[in-house]
Amino acid sequence: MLKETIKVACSNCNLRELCMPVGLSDDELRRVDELVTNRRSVKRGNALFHNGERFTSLYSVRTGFFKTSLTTEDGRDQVTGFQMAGEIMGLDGIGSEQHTCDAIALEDAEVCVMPFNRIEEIAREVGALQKHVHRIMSREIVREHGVMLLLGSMRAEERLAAFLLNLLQRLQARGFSHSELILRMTREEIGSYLGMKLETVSRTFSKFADEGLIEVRQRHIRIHDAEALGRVVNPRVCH
Amino acid sequence: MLKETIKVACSNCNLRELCMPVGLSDDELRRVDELVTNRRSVKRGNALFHNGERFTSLYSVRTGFFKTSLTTEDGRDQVTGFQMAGEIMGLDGIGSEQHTCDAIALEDAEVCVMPFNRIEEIAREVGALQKHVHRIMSREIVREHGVMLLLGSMRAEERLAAFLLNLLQRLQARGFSHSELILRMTREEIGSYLGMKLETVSRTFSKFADEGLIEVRQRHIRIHDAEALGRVVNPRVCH
DNA sequence: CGCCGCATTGACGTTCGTCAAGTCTAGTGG
DNA sequence: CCACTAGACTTGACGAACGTCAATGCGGCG
Repeated sequence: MLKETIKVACSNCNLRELCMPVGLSDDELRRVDELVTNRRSVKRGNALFHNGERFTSLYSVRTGFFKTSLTTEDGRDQVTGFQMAGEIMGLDGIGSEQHTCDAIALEDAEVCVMPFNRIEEIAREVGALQKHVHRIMSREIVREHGVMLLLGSMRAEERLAAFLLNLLQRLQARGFSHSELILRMTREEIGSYLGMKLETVSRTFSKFADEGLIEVRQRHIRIHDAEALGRVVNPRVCH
Repeated sequence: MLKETIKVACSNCNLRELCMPVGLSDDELRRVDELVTNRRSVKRGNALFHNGERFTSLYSVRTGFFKTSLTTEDGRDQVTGFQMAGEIMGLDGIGSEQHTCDAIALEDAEVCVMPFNRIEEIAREVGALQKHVHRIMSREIVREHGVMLLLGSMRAEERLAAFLLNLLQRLQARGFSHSELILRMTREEIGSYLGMKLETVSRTFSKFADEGLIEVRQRHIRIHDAEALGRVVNPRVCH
């Protein structure tokens, strides 16, 4: 819950391409720099925000890794996403002025705090920012359509393969390895996201390992055959 | 594909509370009236837009009923939502300037066409519209979180009960009966949305009917015990 | 070094998908 | 107006996929 008050500038942030619009004039850039009021660190296991809390800001992940999840009154639990550097959290809170999920740090993390009324104010002046906000929200909708497809029509192996390839691709875009990754979440959290039980997640990892597609050592995953994983997701490629 | 060019005014549309911001000044109202350029009719079975088509506009349902669905290259199919009067379609297209799903009319329908560049333009001047656009997109994200919860953690009966109650509630908000509804979609489409096969949908309907919760005659559904349906979704209520 | 949470694996049961047969209904054309 | 048809729906029998329960292994952290 500690709030650090470091003055920050998006204009020379190395994550800029990930969370900011591109092609701004100097003047616009100066305006957009006012977006981030401060940063905030969140220790592993702690919440950036909770379901029900008043919504004030969007957050951009600077370092670390988050999950967002819903918990219903009757104890059901659903992970709705995993967020890494440059990704935005809090969009769900805009509609009702309350957060509707929990955002939990899966490792020590730091986020940029962007008060939403300030975003709206600047977006009214800087068209590129307005477009950017719309784009981010729309893409979140499209991402969730993809998750619905996954949950609604894929079998366990397909789900896990799609999940691994998606993670890999996002890590790759951030300059990490094409073939290796470290899972920041438990089997149970993966299972919750993918609509399967942790045992099924574990078994499916083992199956992929037996088939030589990947190598699993706890949370350390090495991808040996991404192509074949792709074929697991989308079997059509048999010609 | 016929485009009717009726000049329309949101300011005296009876669906206004559903798709427009409230509390506008006369001047703002005049600006917002320019949002809808025209209306368009879509015959049952036809598409309002297709996946891959260039995105230009958002659409608000005036009459009729739609489904939106994804189709993957390998023939998988996922219904991502059903839309009725006052609900907005096309949000998924903003991010990539292309539609990413198909919108199909399930009965003869009419929509209001709102060119998105015009929305953005007016939103820069009318704060209430800007907020409204944000709210609509955020709520769509929250809705999809709910679907993820449903697909990820509920069993067939729970899914169908939740689906019926959700439909009922939306119809109720539009002045229809508390206890009766006509499904505009097939069992297969319901199944696709809920991640189950049409036979399971049918069986589950029959089960609810056997238990006296509902009465099913083809697509005509009468709800006898909405409370009990609620308890199917959320069994915790056993005290 | 020991403990605890996480992960793996096996045996078994349930839920739901698959396949198939048969019914109902709305729409069409004679 | 009625017979016919195609598509939608229902129902049953069976099997596969995945969940459940339980035992055990492993590694990281204090």
